[in-house]
Amino acid sequence: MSQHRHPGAPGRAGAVPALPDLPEATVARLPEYLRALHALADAGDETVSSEGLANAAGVNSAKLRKDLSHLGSYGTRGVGYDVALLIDQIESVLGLTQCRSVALVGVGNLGHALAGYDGFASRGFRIAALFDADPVRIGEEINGLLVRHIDELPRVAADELISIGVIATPAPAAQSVADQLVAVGVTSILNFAPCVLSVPEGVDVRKVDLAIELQILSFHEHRKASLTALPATGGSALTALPGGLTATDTQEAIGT
Amino acid sequence: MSQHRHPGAPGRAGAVPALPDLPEATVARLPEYLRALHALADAGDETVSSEGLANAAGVNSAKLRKDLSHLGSYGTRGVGYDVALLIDQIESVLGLTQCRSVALVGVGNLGHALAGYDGFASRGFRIAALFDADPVRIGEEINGLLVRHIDELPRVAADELISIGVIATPAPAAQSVADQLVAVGVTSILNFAPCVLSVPEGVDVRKVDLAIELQILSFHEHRKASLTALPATGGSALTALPGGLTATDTQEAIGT
DNA sequence: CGCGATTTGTGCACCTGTTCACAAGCGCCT
DNA sequence: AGGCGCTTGTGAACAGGTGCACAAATCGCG
Repeated sequence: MSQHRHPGAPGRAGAVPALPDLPEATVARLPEYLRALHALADAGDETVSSEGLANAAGVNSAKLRKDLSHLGSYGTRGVGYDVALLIDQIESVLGLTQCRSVALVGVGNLGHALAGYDGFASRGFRIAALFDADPVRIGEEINGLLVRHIDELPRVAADELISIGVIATPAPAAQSVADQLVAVGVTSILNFAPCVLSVPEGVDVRKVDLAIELQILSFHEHRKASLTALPATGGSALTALPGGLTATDTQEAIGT
Repeated sequence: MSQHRHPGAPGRAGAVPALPDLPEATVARLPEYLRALHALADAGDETVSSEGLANAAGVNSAKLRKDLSHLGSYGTRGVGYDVALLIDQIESVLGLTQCRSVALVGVGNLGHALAGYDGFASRGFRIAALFDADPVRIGEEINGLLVRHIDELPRVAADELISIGVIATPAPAAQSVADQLVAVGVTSILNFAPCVLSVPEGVDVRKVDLAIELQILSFHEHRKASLTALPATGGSALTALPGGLTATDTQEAIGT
């Protein structure tokens, strides 16, 4: 295509690289590249080839190059990508240059673990506040953070800008919590409750459902089991036996 | 198409419905349908239209119909789908008719929460064993389950068939754990560690990375902020005012 | 018994994303 | 300086998934 950087693009200041609306699939992979790049930087590498980075991130090298090309990235032919520069680029595109505040609602089993998860802080996210509806949990302190009642959400949100809301409540409470988050201006929600949230346009919801992941794996187990069962019993027409075990193609299914 | 149920399909016992290798995207949605169906069943509904089920599952009705048609499902034109029958069909396809055993490795922050998560049991998964490498944690009992040392994995695996391995260790330990799981015959892994696992062909890996989800949301926040900033002020970049809320089109991005 | 309302199943066109293959660009070595 | 090997960036074919729109099928009712 040809939408690179319109030389006279409609007046944007030089700093911000003009968000050329990346493909969603690319956006989903950028964090993985970022993680791999940090690992390379820690190892002392200054440049990396698309092949090398692709391996570290678990993707195809052509895909990686296309992804990076989408954000107008600057690699050097014959050499590769500058690790530090690429880290800056990706962090800038992902909006990680500022530390984003997260409000976590629901301090039950899972929420408790999330509150204590250090992977958030290390990636530039700060848990700004914890909420719950259960009076028993109010006042509890987790990882140096006080658990507040959900009704205090508006007051806390007024104090500091909340970038992202995380819902870790039981399913029946999730929709109500989502509504309250939206009401105080949150436009990005990460939902761990096993239910569908309905939110107004302009609000992004990502869902993580642990049981669903297991069920998808269960399907593949089931399929593999019946595939290996058939050739044994001397099956006929269908399923031309692919030789041995290395049969099918579904190797590493990272993803979704 | 026409791959419905080959009447004289190769000698499989009548029970198993012959796995017509569904599209991966369909498989990923089936658990969501299943959850919605259970909710409907609990509410006493006996039939449901594609429109109704699609709403409950948060998808397009045409997509839902196509998904269900892939598994040769029996709806009734003019009426809808039989809820109970559909539940059976989907559970059968997903291989949920048998209770699957899960081995959970890594009883840290997150692993502890997973061990106590009741959403697994309620969907037909049984946590069969807990493992860790930290001597301090060995012997601890969580939710009625003993934490064993990872070296005991082979012995436990010999005792009972493990369908799925869940890795909730720190990243540096994950690859080694994956290798050990594969060594005892596990062919499906759910990985919570923020790293890429390399596994032999035939082993399925699904990855859940909480920080990545936040980073994807961060991107959308960033994009929304710069979009609302541009029309409003001609001026400098960051710190958007909320201004118009109903902005863009990326509504519900249930993802991946 | 036949008709109309309703809902499924699906052919088809579109679109997003993936992969291949190769030209263009860069640095290094001679 | 010039050529050579390496790596990026990308055009183009391909694959997979989505959504529309409609024919086919079924039920209920007059």
